[in-house]
Amino acid sequence: MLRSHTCGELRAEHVGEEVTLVGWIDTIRDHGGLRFIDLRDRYGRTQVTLSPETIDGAELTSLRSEQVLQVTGRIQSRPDGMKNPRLLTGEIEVIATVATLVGDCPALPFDFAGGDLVNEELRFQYRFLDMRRPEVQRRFQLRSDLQHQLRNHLHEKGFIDLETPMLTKSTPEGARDFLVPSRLNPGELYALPQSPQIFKQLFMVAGFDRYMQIVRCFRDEDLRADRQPEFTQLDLEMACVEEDDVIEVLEGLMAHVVKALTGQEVETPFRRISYDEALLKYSSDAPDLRSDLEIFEMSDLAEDLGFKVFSGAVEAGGAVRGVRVPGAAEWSRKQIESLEAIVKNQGAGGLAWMKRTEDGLAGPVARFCEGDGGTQLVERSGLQVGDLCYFVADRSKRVVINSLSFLRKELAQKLGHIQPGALEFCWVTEFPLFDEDEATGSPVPCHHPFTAPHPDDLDQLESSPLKVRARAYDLVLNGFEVGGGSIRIHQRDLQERVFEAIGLSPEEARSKFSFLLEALKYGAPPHGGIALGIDRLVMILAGDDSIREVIAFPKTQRGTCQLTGAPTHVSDQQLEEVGLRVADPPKPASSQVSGDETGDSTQQ
RNA sequence: GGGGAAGUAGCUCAAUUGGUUAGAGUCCCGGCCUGUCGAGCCGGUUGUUGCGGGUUCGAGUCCCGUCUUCCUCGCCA
Repeated sequence: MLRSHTCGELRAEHVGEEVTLVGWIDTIRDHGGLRFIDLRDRYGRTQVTLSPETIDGAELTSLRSEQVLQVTGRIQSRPDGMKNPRLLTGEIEVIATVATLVGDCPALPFDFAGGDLVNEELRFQYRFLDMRRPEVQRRFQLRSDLQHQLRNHLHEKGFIDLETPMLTKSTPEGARDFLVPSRLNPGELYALPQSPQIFKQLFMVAGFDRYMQIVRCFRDEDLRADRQPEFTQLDLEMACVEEDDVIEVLEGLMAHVVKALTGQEVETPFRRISYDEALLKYSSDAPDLRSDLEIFEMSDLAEDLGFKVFSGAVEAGGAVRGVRVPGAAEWSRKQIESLEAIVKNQGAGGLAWMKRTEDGLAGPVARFCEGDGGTQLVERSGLQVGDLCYFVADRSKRVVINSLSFLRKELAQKLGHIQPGALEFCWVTEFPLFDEDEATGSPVPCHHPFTAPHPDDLDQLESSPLKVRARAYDLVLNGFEVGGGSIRIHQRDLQERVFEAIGLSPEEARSKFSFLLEALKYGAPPHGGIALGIDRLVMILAGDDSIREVIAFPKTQRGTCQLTGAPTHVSDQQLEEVGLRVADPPKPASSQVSGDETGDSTQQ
């Protein structure tokens, strides 16, 4: 070993020992003759003292941050008053007798001490440097600990860890697939899995009645702060279960990992909220229960109020909804109206409001509240003296919901409802089995086509499919969907009915999912499961706003990797080997010319 | 595909209604300094203001285009 100890383990009890450390130079405090170096590694920081009395510093003239230094010396108790209580190793220092620069480093491309404030583009370009920072190391330690705890707990509960293919079959439903050409089968392509969904169902048929896997999934869709094209799921599936069984396992799992990682007790069972209630009260299918702000419906009052903006929206098939903000009547007009930008950003025309003071109602909406509608509005909103109400009206219900969702988030923040470290879990249940495809009007699976319909709604599967509820459940934490699952269909005939409802002919269904349909014939037990988004979970537990922070080498919003430059063009030979031709070959650099078929004059 | 924000020194930022030589902190380089821990003090270097065009006597600032990054709608079974 090139070191005897790490930079985080030396204490007063080691005084007198000779040790050798290897670490990065964190900071240097140069007093001319005497130099102090904080040597840093994954485990901590230790002060190394270079004194002319103990070491010949002639060869150590150009010490700089982030060089790798190997130091041998004796541990000494720091003189009184020189101890650093903020450092675990602050009682001692290493009096260096030998110091070797084992890894040089040029001036850094970004400010190491700048924290996460440094340009993300630059940090991810130099991610290997960025990840050296203690706050980044903590995130990945947390990530590792989480995965360890998840596996351990599930292992104890009898789950078996099984793997599924990465090169698999494209299924046109759901997200866009990432495709991989097959050299041995020219013109044919694999797809990377969007999830191991069907495979884990086959495990159930195979009798592995409790399966789990921490697995990478791929979806070729646009990116967001909480969405990357490749992401990690904790996937699990159980046979012979109903909703409550899966939910109970997950609640135990969450309580266990949160306790193990943060020491916090999580109260179980989690609240269950129906999809409809979530969308109305919290304006989101992933309610953030850290705030108790609630949205209320008032479309029915619009006509009575006589406010054209409201009634017009409702008549056009939209909605008017409001939210009461306790104690906000004292906000300045400017402050109140500053939030309008948030809803406008979601497509709303504006943000109406009304406040109630000792003198009565005031604000733009107040003058429409003199009649019966106004009385009802005040009653329904619960508007008290000192409160404010915001209203959003739009001809599109979706715009209203999206606007209020963002508004609620901002208000919760502004009112101080969002406490650091708070973890509020809930289940969202009773999802519809299908959504309506906006283009065609036909039903598309809300979750995926293997989700079991609610038994009470089975008779409506053909007659009014959009009314059928699913046996699906989402796990929500602090306003993020961190997991989603369902009880699956385990009878072949029901599976075929669902395929038919989404417009898949028996032939199509067979060509796409023959292996599943086949398996369901051969003794499939009832089963269900869930998948958790590991990246999102870690992000929330780490207190971050983006999953990029907890992914070692994330992609930019355009799906590129700042570090490697992926994706790239490949050689014609590589393409030929896999039997592919690029339809629109790369244009020569710095050429504005559109595809010029003569190809001769593209130089100019 | 749509909406929004940002891009000025290696880094983080500033620069009045368009105005003269684009500044500060930090990093870096040099000097001083034996008890610091964000060490201190003194001095110094650093710019195609993302790129291309335009308006103007004059553009970091205004206009058009474009690139990059971020947020977001759609999309994400």
